[in-house]
Formats: sequence, C-alpha cells, structure tokens
Amino acid sequence: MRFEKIAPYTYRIPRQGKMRVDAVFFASEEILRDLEGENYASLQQLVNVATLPGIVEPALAMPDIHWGYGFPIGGVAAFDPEEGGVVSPGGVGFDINCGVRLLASHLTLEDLLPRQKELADTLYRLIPSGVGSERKDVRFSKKELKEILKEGAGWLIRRGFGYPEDLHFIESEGRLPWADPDKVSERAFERGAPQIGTLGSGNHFLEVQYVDQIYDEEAAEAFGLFPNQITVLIHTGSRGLGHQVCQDYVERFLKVDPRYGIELVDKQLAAAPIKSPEGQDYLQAMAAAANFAFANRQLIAHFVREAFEVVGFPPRDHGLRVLYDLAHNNAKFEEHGGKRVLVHRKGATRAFGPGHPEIPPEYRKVGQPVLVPGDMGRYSYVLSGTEKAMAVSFGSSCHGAGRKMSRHQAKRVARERNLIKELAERGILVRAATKATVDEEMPEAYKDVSVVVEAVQGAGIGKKVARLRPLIVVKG
DNA sequence: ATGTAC
Repeated sequence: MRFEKIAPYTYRIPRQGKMRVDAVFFASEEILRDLEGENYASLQQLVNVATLPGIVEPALAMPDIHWGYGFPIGGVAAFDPEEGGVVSPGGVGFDINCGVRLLASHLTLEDLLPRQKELADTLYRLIPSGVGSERKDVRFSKKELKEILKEGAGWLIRRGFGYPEDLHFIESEGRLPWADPDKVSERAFERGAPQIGTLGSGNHFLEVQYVDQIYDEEAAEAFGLFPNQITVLIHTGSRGLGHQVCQDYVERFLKVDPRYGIELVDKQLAAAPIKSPEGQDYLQAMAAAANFAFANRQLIAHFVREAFEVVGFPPRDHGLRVLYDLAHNNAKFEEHGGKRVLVHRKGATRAFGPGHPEIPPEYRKVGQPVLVPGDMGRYSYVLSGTEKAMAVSFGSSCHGAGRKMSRHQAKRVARERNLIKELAERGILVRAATKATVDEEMPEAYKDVSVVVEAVQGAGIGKKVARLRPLIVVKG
C-alpha cells in the first residue's frame, strides 16, 4: 500500500479501494521498518477499519500498533452516530476496559528494599493471578454484582475497599453511566462473579516500581512524583466477563450485519449502527463490563494497600494514593471537532491535553496522566496528554511497548534460561503462577517502550514526565 | 485477552 510522511513521526495512507477515509499512523524510522516488514498485517487491518460506515477521518494507529482481532491493537477510530456510524466489539477488544492504575506512595527505594522479598510474597498471596484465577475471600452475590456493573469502582469504595478520594483520580470517575447489567449474558455473569480482584494472565501484571527519571518537573510535581519514590502499577481488565460480552455480541452482530447493509472486508470487524437496538445493547453491555474492570482494579488496589500494611508500612507511612486509572480498551462518546462521536480505543489511551474539563483539577494545567507500561525488565513511562493529541488523534496516545516476538517464539528462546533467576540477579523479584507466562512475557519479547515513547513525543501526542523501574513483578 | 478447543 501507498503512504506518505505528512509531519514528524506521522504518516498518511490516502483513501484507496473501499476505504471511506484516509488512515494516519505515528511511527519512528525504526517502527516504520517493522511496519513495512513483519508487522505489515497490522497496517492492512488499519486500512480495513477505514472502510467501516460512518467513520470520521482519519482511522488512526499509535506507534505500538500490532495485529489484533479485526482492528489492530493500537487503533483509534471515531464514528458519527448521525452519519450511520457503527460500534464494533473488535474495535474495543476482548478485554473490555483493560487498563492500568498507578498508585504513588510516600515511600522511597531505601524504605522498600529491606522488605522487598516479603512484600513480593505477600502481594502474590493476596492477589490471585493466572488463567481462571478466583478470589475466595471476597465474594459477591448476583444482586451485588449487578450493582457493581452499574456503579463501577465507587460501589467497592462505599463498601470500604478503598478511599473516597480514589474515585476522583479514575478516568470517568470509575464508571460508565450508561451501563445496563441486563444486557450482559448469564454466562458472562457466571464467569465474572469470582474474578473481581484478580489479575488474570498474559500481559497482565502488578509491579512495584521506583521513579528513576523525571523529564518534566512541573508535570511531575502536579502528579506528585519525585525521584526514588515507590509506585505500584496494576494492569488488568474485565477478565472472563468482558471476554464473554465481546464474544456474545460479535456473534449477534454477524447475524444482523447483512440486514443493516454493512459489508465487512473482514468478519472480525462485525459492527452494528450506533443507533440500532443491537448497537445500543452492546454499548450498554460494554459499559457494564467496563465498570467491572474499574471495580477489579479497585479491589486489587485495596489488597495492594493491605499487603504494604502486612509487611509493616501502616497507611500513614505507605500513603498509597491513586495517581490515575486509565483505560485502553473501550468506546466512549466524546466531543471532537464540534461533533459528538463514538471513539473506539483498542490498545490506545485517552490523552486529553491541558485544560480539559474531564481531567482532575489537580492535573488540569499539565494534561491528563498517560500511563505506558513497558516490559518487566526495563521500565514504564508516565506521560502527559497534549493539545496536539486533541487536534490530531481524537485526544489519544499509545498504551505500551507492543510485542516483538510471538508468544511461541519467546517460549522457545526462553526455554534454556531461568528468567526468574536472571531478573532476581538484576534486583527484580518475579512471582508468577506459571513459568510459561514469564517466558512468554520476557523483556526481549517486547519492543523497548522508549522507542514507542520517542515516536509519541516526536509526533506531539504525549509528553514524557517520568520513568519507572520495576522491583517486584506479579504475573499470571 | 480467554474456564488458552462449549
């Protein structure tokens, strides 16, 4: 396919074939080489997205783009409900409202190191991880679960799992208000019920980290970050519940697409008009799953605090507060270019710039925090949203490093090695449900996230604030 | 991502 450079770190694929709009992606020279080689299929997926009805120009991809179900991961697409715009489960992803929550503490590296091992063991004990993991200690009835699906993180805070001020630092206050639990299948309920407060598997993780680099003093101060500070990053989503919602609605949409005259270049793009009953049902079920994910991260944060307390840091000492909780798999109505559009972000984050009313007042002057996990051996970044992102990417930025090796390939490379030991020798304590997950997730399996961040900053859709290095990693 | 093939 043909594309052209239109700005620093920014490329356009002009409308061609069945595309309704141009596509734009952000990349460095290094990322571009990958996109012209092994990662070419993900650009083709971006072109496919541009064929969907009612899409608002342009179809977008962040620098961490890679192949996904239907839409590429790292994709952003906005649809106009007044122009036949659609909603697509594949544009949100199977793990509805997957995201990351960053907790910032009062502790420093020196405070933590003497208790590092004990804390690693305690976190692993208090936070179930792995495929099919369940909580035995906190269970919710069907009626309570329905309330959680309507209310999100706030429901748990009311029950004492968290501090009231947590809510204020969660994207959308931890709740998508149009949720309707009655649009969620019985099977999804059954799968989700025991999974609130569990990490899951794959790239999901919990990390204890320290701040090793500050790039923007003003933003770091606004976010309350300082050198050598201990932070905790939680990455998880809506577990089996969101997965089941996605599956249910892909199947339902495929049946009705011919009736709505929606021609799909790929079945995995299954979509329904936003204004159709099916589209509305999915949006309400998706919001319910999103609220489940916000609640999941809330309950995990509660047990992170408890773990710090168990190893001898009372709340006054650990001071763990929610710096921000940011989703990277959802679809939300937002104002862009004077229009109300449905923005799908799949493996992409919201990155609203300075002054936006949806940013907590404490951060509003510098833009919203954008949390960008890397890999378990290197580092993660905190960025800030920008005005430019509002203008060119529907207020969106990247969500992570992106894989470099397939899971299979990584396992083959890691087979002869003892990654847990290697990482321990570098001061990173890993606690994981299975060796296979650690192998698949080894640092070399991922692109260096600093490459992605360089492209984001170069394109102007995010600004570096701080870098975080891992000390403890809990994996599925 | 995922009761990793209901």
